[in-house]
Amino acid sequence: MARLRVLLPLPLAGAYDYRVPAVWAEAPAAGSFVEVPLSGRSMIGVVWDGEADPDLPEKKLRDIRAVLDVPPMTASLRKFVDWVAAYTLNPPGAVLRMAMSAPSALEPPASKAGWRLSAAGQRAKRGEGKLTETRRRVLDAIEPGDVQSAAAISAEAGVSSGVVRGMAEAGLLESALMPAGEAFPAPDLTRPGPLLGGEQQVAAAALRQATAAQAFGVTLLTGVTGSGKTEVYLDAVEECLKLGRQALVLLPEIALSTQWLERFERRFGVPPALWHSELGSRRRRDTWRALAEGRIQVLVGARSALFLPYPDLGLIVVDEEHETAFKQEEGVVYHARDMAVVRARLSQAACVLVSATPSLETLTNAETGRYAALHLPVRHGGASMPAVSLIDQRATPPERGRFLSPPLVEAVHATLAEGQQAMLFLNRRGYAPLTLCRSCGHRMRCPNCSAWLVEHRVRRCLQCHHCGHAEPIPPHCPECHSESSLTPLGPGVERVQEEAELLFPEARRLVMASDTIAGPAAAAEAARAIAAREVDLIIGTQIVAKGWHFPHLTLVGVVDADLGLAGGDLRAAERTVQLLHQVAGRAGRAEAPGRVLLQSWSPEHPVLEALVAGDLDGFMAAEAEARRPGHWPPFGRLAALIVSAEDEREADRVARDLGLSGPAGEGVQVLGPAPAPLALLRGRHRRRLLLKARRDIAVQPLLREWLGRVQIPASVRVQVDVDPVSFL
DNA sequence: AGCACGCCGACT
DNA sequence: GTCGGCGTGCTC
Repeated sequence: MARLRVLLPLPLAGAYDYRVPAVWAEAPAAGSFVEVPLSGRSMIGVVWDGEADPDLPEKKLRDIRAVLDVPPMTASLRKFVDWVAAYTLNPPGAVLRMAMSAPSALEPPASKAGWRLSAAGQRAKRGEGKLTETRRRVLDAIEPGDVQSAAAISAEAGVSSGVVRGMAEAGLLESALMPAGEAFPAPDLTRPGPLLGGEQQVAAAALRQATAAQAFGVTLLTGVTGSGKTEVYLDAVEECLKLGRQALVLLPEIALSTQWLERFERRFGVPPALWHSELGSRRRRDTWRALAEGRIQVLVGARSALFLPYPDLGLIVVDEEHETAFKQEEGVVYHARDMAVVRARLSQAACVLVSATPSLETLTNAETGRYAALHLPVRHGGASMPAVSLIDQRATPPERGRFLSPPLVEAVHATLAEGQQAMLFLNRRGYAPLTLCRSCGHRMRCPNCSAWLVEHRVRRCLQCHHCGHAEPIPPHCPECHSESSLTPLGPGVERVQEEAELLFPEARRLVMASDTIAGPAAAAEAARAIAAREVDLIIGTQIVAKGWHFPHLTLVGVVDADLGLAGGDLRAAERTVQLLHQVAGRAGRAEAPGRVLLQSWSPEHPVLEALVAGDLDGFMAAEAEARRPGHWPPFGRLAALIVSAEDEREADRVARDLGLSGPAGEGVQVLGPAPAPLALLRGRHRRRLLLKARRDIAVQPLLREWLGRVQIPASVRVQVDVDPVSFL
């Protein structure tokens, strides 16, 4: 009796064994999607690799119910699922769930009613018998075997719907089910690409060659903002499609990428297939299915697109590879940039990591020769990089209760007077990050998290940016009941906008934050309005740093360049350099040169000095030397354990037990437990432990043994984060 | 993830 | 006396 392993999309320890029904001629192949019984219900799983357990008692085994009519999961995707599960210490079924993220796509294609030629209709089409002119036009419009809706037939033949109905009654057309699923138009590979500059040509040729090799390899493509990296890697996409393999481009924030999509469409004549979490269920299903069936050649997506069923993936591009948005922080915790490299290796594909400000991890891999490196040193079309200078707020402080210093105000005035656009950047949403009572010192804080409530004046509420808790702004202090004693402290973009309204009343202002630019439509409209010069002053949070092309923007003012440097985060400096450099890169992307002003209270900070000097390479080299001796990433490995429980004492107890039984030895160290920076999050008390190991030591076996040694009650969750990027 | 079993509060 | 809350455990 044949037994097979079937992996189910559930967080079970491993695959379950099922019996192939005796009447089946052959066992389904590995990768087949199958329907199996599980505790009284039906589930869809995938026939997995490996041998079934011969010792499992026969009476536990149940029969596979059916094999689904879907292309089987490829061996490379199965290996990828297993690899990610092992690396992140998650059950393989939890990872498989990400690869089956369009449940309805696995069901038989939903169909709707349409019409096709009957046998009589086919005879008539060949010219047998007499026909009216309109009926002939209908027969000319459909080929034998085609199934089309009545509306489509009448539109194509240019006849009324009555004609179609009449032909059906006459037996020339018969009803049939129409295959569902929209067509995904194929990119036009004959279009000439844009003219590339000398260095672009060299880089494009190298990427084409790497893609054409049809073998695994990683290339880092760097270049200043505006140097035309996108055009270069789109050449590699074209090469990949010409080979008949699929290409995947990962973007950190697909909802804000309308300008990128327009570029793609200019290049290939059609929009790419899209994949992201906000995709509707219909579109999701059609995309998954079309991809599995090889009807999609190029797809642009967020990190979850790594788990889609590409029949033969030949190229993965990770654009803005330094972005922390590639790190999935919930459920299966993984870094899409790193997993893209793995997926490429398992698919014999080329991988291209792209950034103007690459992460230290990637830079180090390029330096040691693990990755090839290509660099575009100049801005495309002769534009120059903006000049960056500092405003020492100790010397020229803003007025009391204000946040824009006189030199910055002056610069904005001058820019607006010249009819150019300016931008004020502050990486903080809302009006004020803290609300304080002037009489008793009470601070408004979130009831579920250890965080201050942020005032959102537009929405007239106090809001927690970690759990979504919101409450109206109280009329008096909840502690001492003083009337109107609550004072907003510190600036958010809304407050900068208020100040700008006073200072530059004539300027047309646009606030760009994740709550004002919510989706692709809003992003597209903002980009349009800015390009059409309907906006003079942009006030934005970090979303303005993301790949926009604002040709008329010549001044960027960073309201608080020190923000993000405080706190003990390993990557605080690296991230600040990247963010501010990206924001600076929005300025001066066309003829007019740009300039950037950084307001700071500590202008001697190395991060700010590096930005002024334009010496990111030097800064990153220094950062590397700071991390190397302590074996901090990328010169060592980290894994974080986040212990959380509703009951604080339970969280403490488990964290302490973990701390006492942690792995020890040469090159291995356990730090903690310590309260997590957000010690209370969504009503759960959190403690952190950090495992640090030398680079040549794999952390997974250590973690598995460690977690196996400690009794963890069900009320306590231990989240494992291998290669953490955030320390919250 | 579901769905069962199982042990303590407000209803007919 | 039951209906039902969701804690814990199992599913090949």
